[in-house]
Amino acid sequence: MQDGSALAVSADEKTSGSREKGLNRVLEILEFLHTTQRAIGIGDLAKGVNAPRSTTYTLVRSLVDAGLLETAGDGNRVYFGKKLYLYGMDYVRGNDLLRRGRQEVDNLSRETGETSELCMLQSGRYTIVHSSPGTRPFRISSATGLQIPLPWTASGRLLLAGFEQARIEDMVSEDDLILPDGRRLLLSDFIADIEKAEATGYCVTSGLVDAYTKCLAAPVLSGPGKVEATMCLVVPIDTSEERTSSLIGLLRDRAARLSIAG
Amino acid sequence: MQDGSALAVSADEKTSGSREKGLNRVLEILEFLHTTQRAIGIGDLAKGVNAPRSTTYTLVRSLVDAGLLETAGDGNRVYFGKKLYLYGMDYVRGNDLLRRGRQEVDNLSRETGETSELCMLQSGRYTIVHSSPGTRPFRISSATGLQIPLPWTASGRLLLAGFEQARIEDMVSEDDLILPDGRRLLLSDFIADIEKAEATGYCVTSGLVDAYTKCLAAPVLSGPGKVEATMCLVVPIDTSEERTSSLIGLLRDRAARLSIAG
DNA sequence: TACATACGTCTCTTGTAAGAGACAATTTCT
DNA sequence: AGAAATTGTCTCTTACAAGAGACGTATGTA
Repeated sequence: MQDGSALAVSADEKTSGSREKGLNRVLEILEFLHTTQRAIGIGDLAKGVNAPRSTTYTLVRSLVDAGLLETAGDGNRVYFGKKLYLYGMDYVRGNDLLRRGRQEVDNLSRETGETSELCMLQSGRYTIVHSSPGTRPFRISSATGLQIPLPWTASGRLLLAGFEQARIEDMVSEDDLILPDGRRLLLSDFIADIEKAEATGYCVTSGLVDAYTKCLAAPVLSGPGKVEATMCLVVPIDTSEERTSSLIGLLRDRAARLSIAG
Repeated sequence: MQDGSALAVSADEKTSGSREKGLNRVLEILEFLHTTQRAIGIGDLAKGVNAPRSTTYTLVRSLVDAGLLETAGDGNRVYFGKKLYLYGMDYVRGNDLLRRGRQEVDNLSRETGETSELCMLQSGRYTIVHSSPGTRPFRISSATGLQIPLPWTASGRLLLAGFEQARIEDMVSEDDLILPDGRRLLLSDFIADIEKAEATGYCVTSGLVDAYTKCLAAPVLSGPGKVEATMCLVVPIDTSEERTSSLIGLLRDRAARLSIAG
C-alpha cells in the first residue's frame, strides 16, 4: 500500500486529499471501467480511482442495485450493467446523426473493404464512436470509444475546424503533441493543418498513429462551418495515389450525405 | 421507480421533504429520461423527479460536463449523452450473450418476417433488451428497454422459472396482475403458468398485451435451470396452429443455441 | 402597461453522506 | 502451519453537499 500512496504521476490537478462528492466518484468509476474494458474487483477499483474502500463499496452497491453496474462472473468483480446499455440505445434512438452515421460507416467499410470509423469530439477529446473493420488480413483494431490525442489523427484536424486558437490550446496538452513514434509536433503546424483541412474539406495523415497506415477523413456538418463528426477510412500507407483520391471522393460524398447543413 | 429493496429498514414510504442523496437523484433523472424517451427542460425534469430546482440544475450540469447527458437542440433541454452510448457499447462488448442474442434476434425476424425480441430480467422487471421489427404491414412496436409487467408476457413466465414463490410475489405488484384490457389475473394462475412454462420449455400467450397478437417465447439458459433471457416472437393472434408450432420449434432451437448450459 | 410563469444563478444553513478505521472472515502466500 | 494481504461489513465524525429561497431576467398573455 506504500507504493499506492506514492503517486508521482498524479493527474489529480484537483484538490487531492479533500473529500469528494459521491457523484464525482461515480463518474470516475465509470470512466475507469471504460478504460480498463473489463470487470474489476471492488478493491482494485477503489485503488484505480483513488477512492477510500468503504466509499467505493457503498457507491458500487448503489450502482449495482440501480443496474448501471453488474457483478460479473465470480461475484466480486463489477462491470457495466444492462441499464447503461439501455440508456445508450436511447441515445442512439434520439440521435439521427449517430444512427445514420453508423449505417454509413458499415456500408462504407463493406463497399471499400477498408476499416471505417465515425468520430466525434467528446468533452474535448477525440472519440471513435463507431467503427467497422475492413476485410484486410492485418487488422487495424482501434476500440470504439477509445480516447486518442487529437493531433494524432486526421479527424482531429477536421473536428477542431472553427475553434479559436485559445480553445484548441486548451484541448491539446503537451503530451498530445508527441506522436507514438516519439516525434514531436509543433502546435503551430497542427493549427495550420486544421486551417488547411477546413479549407479543403478533407484531411489525410500518413503514418501518424502507426507507421503502416494512413488515415483519410471528411467532415460531417451540422450547420454552416460546424463540424459535428467525421467519417474516416484507415488504409495501408502504400495505397496508390489513385485509389486514395477515389476513396477520398467517396468518403466526402458519404460524409456530405450525413450532414444537415446542405 | 424507486429501489424498493425487500429489506426496507424503516421504509418511510415517500419520504417527501427529506434530503436525498445526489447519486440517487441522478439515478432517478436517468430513469426518468428513459421513460420519457425525449429531451426535456431542466425545470420539468426537476418536477418529474420531484427534486428541488437548484439541486437539479447542479446535478444536470455535472452530468452534462461528464458527457452522460447532452443539452439538446434549443439549448435548455437535456437528454442522454454520448458517454452513455459508449458505456453501453462497452457493456455489449463484454457480454457475449447480448451480442450473440442481438444477432440471433435479427436473423430470426428476417427469416420469419415476424417481430422478434430478446428479453431479460432487469432489477426485477421485464425488459425488452433488443427487438427487431417484422415485415408485416401493421407495426407491433414496443420500444426497447420498455418496462412491462411480468404477468403480461410470455417471456415473463419463463424468466421467473425457478424463483421461490415469495420472490415472485415481491416482483409482481397488484397492478401488474391487471391486464391492459382490464381483466384481472390470479397470482396463483400466474405461478401455475410459470411452472408449466418451465416444464415445457416454452410459453405462448394470446391477447395479453393487446387483442391482436400472441407471443411465443423460449428460454435462454446460463446454467441448469437458470433462465438468463428469453427470445420471443410476436405474431398475429390468428396465426395458424401449424405455423405457430413451427415457429416455436425454430425459436426454441435458436434460444438453445444461445444457451451456455449445454 | 402590468401580471403571471419559467428560467438560470447565487447565498446560506443544516442534515447527512464521505471517509477513516476497526473487525472478522477468507484467500494467498511463505 | 503461520504470516500477510484482501474481502465485505460496521461504527462514528465532521466536512460539505442538498435544499430553501431570493434575485434578475426572459418569456408569454391579458
